[in-house]
Amino acid sequence: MEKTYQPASIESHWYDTWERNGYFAPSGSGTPYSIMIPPPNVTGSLHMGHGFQESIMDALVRYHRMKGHNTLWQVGTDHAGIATQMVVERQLAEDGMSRHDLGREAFVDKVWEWKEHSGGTITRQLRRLGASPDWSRERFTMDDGFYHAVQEVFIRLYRDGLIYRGNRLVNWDPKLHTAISDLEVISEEEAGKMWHFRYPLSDGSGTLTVATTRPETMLGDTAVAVNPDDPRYQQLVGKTITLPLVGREIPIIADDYVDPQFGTGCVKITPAHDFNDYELGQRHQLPLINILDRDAALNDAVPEAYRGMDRFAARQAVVADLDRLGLLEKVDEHVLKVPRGDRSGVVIEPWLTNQWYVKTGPLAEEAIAAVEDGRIEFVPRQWENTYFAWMRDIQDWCISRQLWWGHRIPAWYDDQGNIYVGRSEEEIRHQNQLDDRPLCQDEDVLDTWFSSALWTFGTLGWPQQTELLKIFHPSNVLVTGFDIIFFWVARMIMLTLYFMKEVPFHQVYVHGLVRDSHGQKMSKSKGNVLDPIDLIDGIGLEELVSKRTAGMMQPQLRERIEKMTRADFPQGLAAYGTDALRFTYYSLASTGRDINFDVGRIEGYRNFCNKIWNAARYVLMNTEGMDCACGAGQRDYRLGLAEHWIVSRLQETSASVEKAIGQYRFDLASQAIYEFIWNEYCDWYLELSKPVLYGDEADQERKRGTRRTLIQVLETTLRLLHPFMPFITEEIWQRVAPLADRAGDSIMLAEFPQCDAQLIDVRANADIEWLKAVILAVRNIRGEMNIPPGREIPVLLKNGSEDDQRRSVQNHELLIRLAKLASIEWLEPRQLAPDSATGLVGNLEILVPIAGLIDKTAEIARLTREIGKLNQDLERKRGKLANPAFVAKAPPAVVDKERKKVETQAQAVTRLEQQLASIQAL
RNA sequence: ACACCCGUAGCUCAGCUGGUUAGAGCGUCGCCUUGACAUGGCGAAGGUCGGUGGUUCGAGUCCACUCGGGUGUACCA
Repeated sequence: MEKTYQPASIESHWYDTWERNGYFAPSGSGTPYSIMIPPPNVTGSLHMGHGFQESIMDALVRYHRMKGHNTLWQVGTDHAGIATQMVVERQLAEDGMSRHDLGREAFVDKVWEWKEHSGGTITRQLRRLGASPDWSRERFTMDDGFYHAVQEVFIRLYRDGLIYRGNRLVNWDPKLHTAISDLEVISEEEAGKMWHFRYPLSDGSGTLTVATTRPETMLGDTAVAVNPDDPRYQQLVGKTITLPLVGREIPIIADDYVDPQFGTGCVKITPAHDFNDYELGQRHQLPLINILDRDAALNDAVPEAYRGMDRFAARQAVVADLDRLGLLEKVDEHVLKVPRGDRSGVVIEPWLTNQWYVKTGPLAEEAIAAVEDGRIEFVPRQWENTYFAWMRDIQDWCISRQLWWGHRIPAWYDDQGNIYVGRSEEEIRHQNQLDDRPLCQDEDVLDTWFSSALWTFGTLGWPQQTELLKIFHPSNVLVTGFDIIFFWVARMIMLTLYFMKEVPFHQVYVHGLVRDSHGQKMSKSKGNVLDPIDLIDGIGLEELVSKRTAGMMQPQLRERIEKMTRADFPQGLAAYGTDALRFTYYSLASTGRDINFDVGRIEGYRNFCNKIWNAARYVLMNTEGMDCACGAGQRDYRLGLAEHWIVSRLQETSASVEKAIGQYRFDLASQAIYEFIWNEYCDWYLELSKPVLYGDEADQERKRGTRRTLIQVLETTLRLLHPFMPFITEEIWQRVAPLADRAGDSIMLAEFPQCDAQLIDVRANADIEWLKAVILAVRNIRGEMNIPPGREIPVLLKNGSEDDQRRSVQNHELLIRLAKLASIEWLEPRQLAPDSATGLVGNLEILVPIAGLIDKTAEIARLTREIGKLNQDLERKRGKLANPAFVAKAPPAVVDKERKKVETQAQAVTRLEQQLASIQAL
């Protein structure tokens, strides 16, 4: 084996082996366990969030596979309507073409072509992460099977009255020329203005002042509204004003919607271009005047002067013209929420169109019940509140999109405006006994989330009642981020309940969002993104800088990003390897909502890999080609205390890991393994094995017992670690398993370690804790007194209990070797000790005679500090015990424990004070 | 405005149903190339757990209020 761990040289090799051998597919036996991957966007590439999420799923899947479950991890990608269409349109634009030049069919062919060539980036990257989904069953939300499922769902919902077509205001994206759902609109505060206009009353008796943030919409005003109880305006209700610039006479109406306190208490009403005004307009039967075209330029419904103007140009013009007429009262600075499309970034317009909607009310009811009664459980629980809040106030879902890439809506129209929904034109003609009147299919496609909502059952072959569907649906858990609870989770629950009559998954594990080490969201514009692949393979500073600043238009932004990157990563990124990256993810997967990714952590876990690697080297050096007494029926070996202890701790560790995984606490699971491997197996057990293996004291039986334990504990630990670090565990396991007499082609297929409670040895644990404490006490003195680690020193023991005596005898050799002692000698209780530095383990005094070794001042300082600490704590405890209420009300066991502690600590203080006095007397 | 989350060592975070002297990693300071590992070993320093009040024998942990940071939802033209 290499002296240091080299991730790059093992990872691809093992991945290929696993995939080639079909290890990722369900075994076909055992309790079913399934996870459906949240399908990543086909245009996407792996970001830190994906890395985190996929690592979690992979750990779960590998764990269950090793537990012998019939495990399916369903993989696939999402066709991502708008995103994909934009990518291909951008490519066309480079050749000076638009999709319209190509036409619908040719364009869609082009998208498919693009998907075949470039759509595989993210799945390749998933492999780099060591993800083990069943690639043979990979799906795409636009593949044939999915096409049928989506069609079927649409048709059935339509027939059941849960899908309808309606002419309403939608969120219109004037750049992408499509409607989008309210979830795809991001409203953020922006600086704007509030214009105050005077509207003249038609009877010439004066003016009303209205305020608006969007002056251009006044061209579409059809009323002015006031509050019915507002005394200022009561007498005006029923009168009309003459709309300036337009000349239209519009009514003054009264409606509770108007807040008399806000602004002037008069509101201009533009029902065709504002959601609130629309509703008010419905109540008062106001006409809708649509003044915008699909580009959000003004149409022919406005006076000629404004026709064809862009909405923002029109805004300027309207303001200027009103000003000229003396109707502009004032302009205030005003901060307002501006709605923008999450894809295009342009301001969204409420616009009147025909769209398809899902009637969500009845579906939501069921979906709420499923979570209320526990058929679906959110982890952590509090996300259920978010889910309920949205579900209980759900709006109908606009599912049509004016795109070319996506599932075309299976609806046809005849020339009389009749709508027919069905699988094909042929079917529709047949079913409706239509003559050969012309039919044309709806031009629109469905919201991508509509097809994603069918993911858990669509991927398993629905609408066919497949065997897989029976076995693997519902899936066990959905692993996802809270940002798509509404977009996806909720909709998936609604549609799956409706069509499958069962939940899509039993649990939803909601993980946090990966941010940078300062808690900032990673984004390209901030230039703080980390590419998981770069953390695996490493990247030079220059390349990192150019990657982060690529395509940056603003030079000042570019400069800032470059500066920040050079400061944060002066050496670029080292090649940490997949296992280290994954382990970092797990260590950060606590219950919080934000996961701040600090490169310092991954470096620590790369070192951890190296530690494992070198521990394995040590074990192999001492076991390969030797008798490890591992064969079946082998009895020719003997175990010592250290062996019982490490095996015992391994059982306890397995139990905590298992418990943590069950609670999705990957941070706790990873920490338990980390501590076991580093702080117990490496720091102590390997050291404890050396005196046995290298010394002359132990006989061959003991040596065999030690080798057996070294190799078996390592082998078991590798299996425990495998779901988290698939590569390094496989690489080492291949060499270790045969020595431990464990057969199998891959650690992936080996059994996950189970805690054997019978092997938990409380006495061995206590004995080793004692041994560690004594060694630590000596090391502490050595460290503080600057005694060179190599120098062997004599130790005197005094005032020990029977246990102390037994332990010191039984572990004599280990104490000598690990604490580097020259000798151990017991003093009689009354025997006068030579001047020494002192350590305490319980009541046992550990004395290192000074004899030229000890720095008097240092020892005084050390003792004083120690006494101070003990006294402070003693005081607290005595105070507690002096409180009659504590003694009376606290459980007796607690009181008793406290008493005992006070007793031993008081003695300890006395001892140390005596020591201090004698040192000071020197 | 409402809801939720977070606030623990210089930094990034644990601390499960309240009960040892509040832990880890990174960083810092000593010492050490001891035959698995300097991507290492040994030792040490570092925290009035955001604040106030309450419940309790006992609060980092439960409750109320408050300050600071964040997210989501609803928004008034």
